[in-house]
Amino acid sequence: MTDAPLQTVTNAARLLKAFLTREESLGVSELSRRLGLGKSAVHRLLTTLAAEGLVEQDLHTGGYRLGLVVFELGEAVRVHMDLHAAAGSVLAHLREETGESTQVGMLDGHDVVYVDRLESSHALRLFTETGRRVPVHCTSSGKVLMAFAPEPVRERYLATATLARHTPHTLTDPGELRRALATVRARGWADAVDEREIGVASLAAPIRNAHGVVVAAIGIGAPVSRFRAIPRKRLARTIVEAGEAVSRRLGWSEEAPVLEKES
Amino acid sequence: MTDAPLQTVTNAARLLKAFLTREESLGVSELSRRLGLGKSAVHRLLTTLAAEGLVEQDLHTGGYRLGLVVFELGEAVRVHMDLHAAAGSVLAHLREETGESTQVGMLDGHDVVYVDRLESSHALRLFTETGRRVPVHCTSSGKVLMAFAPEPVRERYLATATLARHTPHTLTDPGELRRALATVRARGWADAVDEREIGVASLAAPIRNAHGVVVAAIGIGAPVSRFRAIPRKRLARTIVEAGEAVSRRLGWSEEAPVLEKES
DNA sequence: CCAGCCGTTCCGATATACGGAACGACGCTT
DNA sequence: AAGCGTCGTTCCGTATATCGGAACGGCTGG
Repeated sequence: MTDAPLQTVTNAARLLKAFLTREESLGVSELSRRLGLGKSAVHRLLTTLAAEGLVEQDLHTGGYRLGLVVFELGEAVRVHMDLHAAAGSVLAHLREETGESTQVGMLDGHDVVYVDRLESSHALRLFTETGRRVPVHCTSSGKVLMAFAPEPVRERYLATATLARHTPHTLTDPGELRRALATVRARGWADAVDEREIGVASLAAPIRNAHGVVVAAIGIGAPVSRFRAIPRKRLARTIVEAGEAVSRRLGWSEEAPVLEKES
Repeated sequence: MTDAPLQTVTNAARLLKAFLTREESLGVSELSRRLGLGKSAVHRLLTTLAAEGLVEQDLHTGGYRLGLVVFELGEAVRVHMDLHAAAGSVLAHLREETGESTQVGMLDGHDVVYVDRLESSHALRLFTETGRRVPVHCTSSGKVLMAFAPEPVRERYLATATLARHTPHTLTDPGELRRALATVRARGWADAVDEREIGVASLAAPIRNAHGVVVAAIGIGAPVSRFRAIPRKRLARTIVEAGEAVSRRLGWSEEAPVLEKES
């Protein structure tokens, strides 16, 4: 890590990430501008990646897009998320019980990545998408994941993250967020109302692996209007139980928790 | 393309592909051996990719595994497969009608990649997985995709592919396969019985995009025992119709086919 | 307690990847 | 119709980034 990273590989990685904007296809010149690299460099990167199947060229427009190998790799990751198997039926049950969109998210840096979801059957519903990335500090899943993260990770996050204000209700002060996370840790669940987007509410609880470590969060998202109609305590209980159900499937037994030293 | 590919990026790509074996995590030394690179080079590749989130280190074992960013990228690819949206309900309908496992596959080089699937409800069923790769020459989906591929692609495939024998029924002679593909092209569907694995049968039909180009194949897979019980012609008709249904959703209108010149 | 493996770090020689400029093709405007 | 802008692609020389080999400390199992 003290080593200087490989420049070319870093460029290739950033190039791939440029496609996370979900644009259909990107051209050489466009990428050259976004990455601040010469056109020839980008072109060489693209042809190299194309030879490996990571990108492919649109024969009509000349632009490039992500290749099937990337899709394959993504599926390979999904397989190792035992979550995908463990959470499936629990998500369905939770959606049935609450009628709202349900998601499972994992922590990655300063963001939450949704790795599984089921949408509400209501016409007015939260639109989520697997593979989507949302901030930690203004989502219930994010708060859960950060609340139960190892202390050094949490402190490092609080020290370095930019707590962007999305609404007047967003927590933007590190100290305030630290206290909120302590509350989450104590009561075992988190909520977020109007914090990321006005009119959107969510509630989440932790999922633990066989070692008792919190590896993901399960939660629901709903319009604030419907959210208010449900007794908060009761809803929280439902979701915490859903999280425990998934945890049990991952091999965690509540009775004999494995003590983790936070070094 | 006449350019020499970027060595480091090629190495990085091959490194990522090493994880396609679906092993939980791989170590530096192991990868060094498989890729034929120095340990230090592999280590630098890994730390670089880790900094970008494409891989992550297992803190317990020290090994590395694919990171969440790869999952994100994979999901970004899925979005642009309009197939995923177009084929969903058709797949469900097809499974309901036939009771068997159904899949949608796309061509990538000498392989077929399954991008969508629904499993049979029978206890004895074909196990498929999205992101899986199977050979072209011994699968019904593969034959469909290659039969309708542009002629130069097909001829290049027949000239360069190694038609590995999986069973006594596998077509391993290029000339024989060429004739089989001509038949597929003429009648509009393909089957494969005992060709990849004894006891497994499949039948597939093409899916066309708005330009009339065959971009994917839809099909079913079943144990030969059940397969025999269904009248072949009738089953083929069902699947061809399913393919046409997906094609229509992709914007293809049968009445006004766009003529493609095969340069 | 030692032997062998692991992941990590350092270093010097050389191959390599970068930016800049030029090319042919395409599409839009004038 | 002609011209201008942009596209993706190719070529080239130089600066430097990348590779393999060797050495290190930690861990595990014999």
